[in-house]
Amino acid sequence: MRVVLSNSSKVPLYEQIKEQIGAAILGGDLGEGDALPSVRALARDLRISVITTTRAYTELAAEGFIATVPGKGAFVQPLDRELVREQRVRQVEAGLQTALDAAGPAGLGRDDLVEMLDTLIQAEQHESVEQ
Amino acid sequence: MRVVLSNSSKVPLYEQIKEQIGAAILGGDLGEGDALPSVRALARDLRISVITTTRAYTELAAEGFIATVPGKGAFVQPLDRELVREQRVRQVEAGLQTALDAAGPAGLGRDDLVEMLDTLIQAEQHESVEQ
DNA sequence: TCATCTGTACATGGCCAATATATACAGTCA
DNA sequence: TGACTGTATATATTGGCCATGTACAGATGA
Repeated sequence: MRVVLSNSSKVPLYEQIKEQIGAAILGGDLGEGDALPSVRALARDLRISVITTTRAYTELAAEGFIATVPGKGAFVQPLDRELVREQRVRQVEAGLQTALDAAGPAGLGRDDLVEMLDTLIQAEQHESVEQ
Repeated sequence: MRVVLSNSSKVPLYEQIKEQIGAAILGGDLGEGDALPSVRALARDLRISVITTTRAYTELAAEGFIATVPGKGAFVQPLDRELVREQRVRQVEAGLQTALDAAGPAGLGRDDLVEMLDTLIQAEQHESVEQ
């Protein structure tokens, strides 16, 4: 488990940590019960404050990815894929609802929305190819 | 054309002005060619700075609702319903993009999104029946 | 022409949420 | 007991957004 931070990035440090550890868990590099580096060790390694690593761990714990145990450490939780999916699904729903709210006044119907969605998907794929 | 501001509202002053004038135009209370109060007159009336009224007018102009003419005043533009639609479409796109961004990590594909969309549409219709 | 109206450009100050921090406290375990 | 663990506290810094005053330039009618 190796975390790399970019200071030039506009993404907050604690967010970068969350993303990388979260990805490692989702990707299977970290499995249930695995111990994460302690907040202090990670802070020392990355040359940042303990509070920042703590924040990352706290939020990961709140999202169910890890469990923190005072005096012992932080450990990967059994990956509840259903829970993870639920959280993402809410974000998706929120976005779709926003689109839907704006669609009415714009005179756009269900089929128009689907069409736009397909267009956006294609644009996204095209973009990833460009890079 | 009467603008009323609420200081207790968390909505910015310039935004409140935009909303009310925009609504008046869309609602037909203001028609093509009608003169709006000058930025100074409106500022005096509302006891706020010229800069704030200017900001409201500038953004309304950028969105095609009005035209500002140095030395003359601000005037309602012919309501280009196509343009209005364009703007709504952008909001729709933004919502869809948000949903799309969240969909990837959630393991949701194109078909899943369409399905969710249909569900939301049904929920919406059901809601309107209830009311 | 000149007084007075019009919109516009500029730099600045206040506010607030988000980010990152140091340090002291409390639990675990060899 | 010593050396590790996570946690709670108050605080500093930053950056974006809102609102502002003032000086400038164009238009218009007496």
